[in-house]
Amino acid sequence: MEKTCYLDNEIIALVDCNNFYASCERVFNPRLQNIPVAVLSNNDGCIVSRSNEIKALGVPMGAPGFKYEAMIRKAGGVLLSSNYSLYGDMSARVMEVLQEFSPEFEQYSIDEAFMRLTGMQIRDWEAWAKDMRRKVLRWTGIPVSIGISNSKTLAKVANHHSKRHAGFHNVLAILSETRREEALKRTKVGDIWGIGRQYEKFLKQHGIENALEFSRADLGFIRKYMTIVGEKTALELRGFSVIDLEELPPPKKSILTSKSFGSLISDLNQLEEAVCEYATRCTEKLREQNSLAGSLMVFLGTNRYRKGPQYNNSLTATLFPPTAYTPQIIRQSLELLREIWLPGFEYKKAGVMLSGIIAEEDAPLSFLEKSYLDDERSDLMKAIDSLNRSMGRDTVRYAGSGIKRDWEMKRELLSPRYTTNWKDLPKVK
DNA sequence: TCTGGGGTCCTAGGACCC
DNA sequence: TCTGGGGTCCTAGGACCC
Repeated sequence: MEKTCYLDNEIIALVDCNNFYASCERVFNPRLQNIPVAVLSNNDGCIVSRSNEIKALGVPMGAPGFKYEAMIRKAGGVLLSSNYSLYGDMSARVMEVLQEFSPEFEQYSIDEAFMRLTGMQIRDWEAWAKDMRRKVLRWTGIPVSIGISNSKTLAKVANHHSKRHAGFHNVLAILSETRREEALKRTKVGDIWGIGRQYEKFLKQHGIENALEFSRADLGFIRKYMTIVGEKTALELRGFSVIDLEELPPPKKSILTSKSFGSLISDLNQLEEAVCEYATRCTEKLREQNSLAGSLMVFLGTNRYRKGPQYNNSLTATLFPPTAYTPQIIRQSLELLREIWLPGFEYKKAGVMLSGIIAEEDAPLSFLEKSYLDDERSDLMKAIDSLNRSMGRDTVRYAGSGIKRDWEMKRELLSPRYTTNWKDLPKVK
């Protein structure tokens, strides 16, 4: 008889979609079943999602696509450009199904969710999770893995092991002391959620190789070298739930839009188009969360992977009073760009970041300058947002973002937008 | 030729004030 | 002119996540 884990009474699940982007592509194109499928990042750059067949070929996560393209095609596999509108839509469907199983729910990323199960009257958690897995698969076509334990970090550990041993069938509960120790012993310290490359190296130098050793290490030592964040991780591995579920996503404190260009750009006019576009997107995201920005940063850089002269620079401006008015943010972004732009360099990337973000209702009262919220500017923005929402993005757009758009990213291997564009709906014959 | 984008949190150190 | 402690606010940088 196994002793129950008595340290804490929380029960938390982590559900994670297997090879999410590759799985989404397969839902709509059955020919992709059982062959190697890799999905590329923006500009068809890195491999960001790999089917199991791709993993079996030894292709690492984040590898540049061009290095493995020939090998993947030779093995009968395919590479695809990323299709974020499709993945966003599939994600929403998966999350909807999951929420029927527990109202205490946190969507953690596009393909992961934590669920608080504490207090539910379930005798066999693994049977319960297998049922949930079957339903998600049947209703969305997406396979998931489920880890259940007493803290978020332990649920991550359970999830990690659930997909690494065929016998678990993508479901594992760690709810007893013996299982916890066994699982932690088999978890490399670098595979713990919250421990990245730097801390992995540091811990190994101190003789800590696996998660069990880390969980038993002196908390004062951990705190001294890994801050309170590391200490929380250790406590979570001991079975205490100290990282809460965040059911309502907090408003973002900074909003960034940046992209590499499809080709190298030297011309200031083209850079202005791109920056205008990024400023527009940033400000849209800002209004979506009903916030105003108090500062603005623009940055610009050359291709760090190429030989030759490199130049990177950024510049910040204050927005006072804080605003969410796109024309103003575009104008100031362009001013910053013109200040940092130097002729003679071939640029690969630019970006716009909004920070100093506050909620609309916290806007400072200003007697000198009329607030954006109090005049027709905010009405104009609302009207444009509403048109773009109902008629499609870019129904109304700003002339500054250009018509030719040579800077746009490359997506040469794009699948059709099955769920988001009427023209691309699959036809039933 | 071709190497992603978008976030969070914590800490140290400087500026400034009393 | 010199000395010191303590508090707050801001920013840059480093770590992490997917």
